[in-house]
Amino acid sequence: MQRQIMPSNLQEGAQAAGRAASLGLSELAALLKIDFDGFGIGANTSFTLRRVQQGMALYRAGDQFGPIYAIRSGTFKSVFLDENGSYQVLGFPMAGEVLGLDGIEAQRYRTEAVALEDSEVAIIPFPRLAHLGGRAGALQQFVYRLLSRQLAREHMQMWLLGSLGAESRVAAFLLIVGARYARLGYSDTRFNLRMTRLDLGSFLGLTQETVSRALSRFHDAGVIRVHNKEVKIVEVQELHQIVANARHSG
Amino acid sequence: MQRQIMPSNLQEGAQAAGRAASLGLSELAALLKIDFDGFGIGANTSFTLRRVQQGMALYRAGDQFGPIYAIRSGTFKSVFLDENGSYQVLGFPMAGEVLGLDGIEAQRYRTEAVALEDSEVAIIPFPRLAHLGGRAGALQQFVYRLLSRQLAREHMQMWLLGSLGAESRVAAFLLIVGARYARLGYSDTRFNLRMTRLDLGSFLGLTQETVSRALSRFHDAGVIRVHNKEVKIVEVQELHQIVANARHSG
DNA sequence: CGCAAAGTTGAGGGATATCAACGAGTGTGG
DNA sequence: CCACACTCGTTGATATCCCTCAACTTTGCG
Repeated sequence: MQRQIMPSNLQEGAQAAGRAASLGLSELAALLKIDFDGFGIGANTSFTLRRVQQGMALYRAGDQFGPIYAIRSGTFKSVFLDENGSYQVLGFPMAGEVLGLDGIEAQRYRTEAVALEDSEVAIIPFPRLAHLGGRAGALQQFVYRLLSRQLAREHMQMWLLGSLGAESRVAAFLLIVGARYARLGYSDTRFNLRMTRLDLGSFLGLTQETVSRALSRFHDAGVIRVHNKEVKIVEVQELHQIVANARHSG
Repeated sequence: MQRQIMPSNLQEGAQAAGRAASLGLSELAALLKIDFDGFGIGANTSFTLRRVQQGMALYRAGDQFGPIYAIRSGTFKSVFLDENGSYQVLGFPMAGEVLGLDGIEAQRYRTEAVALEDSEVAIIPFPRLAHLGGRAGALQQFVYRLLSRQLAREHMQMWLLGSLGAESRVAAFLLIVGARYARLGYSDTRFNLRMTRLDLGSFLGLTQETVSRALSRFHDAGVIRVHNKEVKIVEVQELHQIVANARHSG
């Protein structure tokens, strides 16, 4: 039985009276180790600091997207939570790194960030920042989404590599490819794997032999039909079942 | 037996004289499935198309960063190449996805994109686009770098999960954590692992027992000293050696 | 046709998950 | 201060998964 982490009440952060709990733009740039050629607009911008106690979540999966956070001190863990309750740690961000970027695209955080020790973050009001460009802003937003979307994709991929067994990986891959073809208006059950088994193995963290065997077994079990790169999914439900039979930490 | 779609020999593409080989902004937005609230500036912007033959690389690891590419049709593989010659497929981008985003931060592409079939991409002149914001542009650049940097980090992580054995993963993790502490001005050989073995296992795609055993073995071999979360690296070189003894596709 | 690359299949063993028991550390309440 | 419960970490025995090596077949291409 998993216990929920207590919601941080955050009163104490506010009570650090005299000390300005904020950070200038140039300090932020230094923290993130990004040099700032043309300062221009935001040189006098400052960012509010927020304390996060050990074990507290900065944001949770599914929360409405708001700011992004630059870690000033401390350590976090970034966790991807599937709706089925699967759990995958994506990283352990530390001072100088940024949290919350994966939320841009869907306007919801897709992961959860939990402090592993008492920590401090600078709040970067991303939505406001992204609109600064005025008319060009829409274009900028465009690119932000592309980047954020890419991040989300790679999180899925890490989950696949981190918590599934060989057959589950292959099954998940087939379903994912089908979904991608569907988005493009093609069949999601009959398509062509354009890559070699070797490349597929590299992608899935398996050898080509293991990939081949998994496909053969699915074929023999009647779940799919496969001939070379041509694949037809016969029992979608069965594939989902195979994915659900994950190895560990499902 | 299903026949591959014939490779268009592309003569006809080039010779389609009157047809402009370019794409408008709204078409691009539709392709990428991003809606575009405020059009403003770029409504009349258009993007040049480029054909890529099967087996050809759109860009290579180490190339000077230039444009990013939106895939109009076809399939690619995105490959991470380590200087040691290690090879890790990061994904198989298809129509509607974007290539080259990981090059923003370092101003060099860190991966290689190879066409798996004859394909067509729209060239998005990212550097020009990023500067559009004028004075706000510097701030935008800032955020682009954050996102791109995050992508690069996750690529490393996928390489780690995809091509290393259990002990190599743990060894690589220790070296990475050391390097991160070093960037912050702390010792890179003596530090505190703030996460539990379970979280570390989830991150590395291993069970907590396997993580524990790997650490114990390093300890017994005199490579590190470990007591609970406290770690001291004794033989850095030895750890590098263990990482080099990867499992497959090293 | 002949060669090279890709894919399949089998045998065998090593690496890692699983199951189980125990020890150590930590916080809580009596 | 101690008993207790709980989480975390370690270690061992065993089972299983998947990698390795090898032979062979199929496909693609000049």
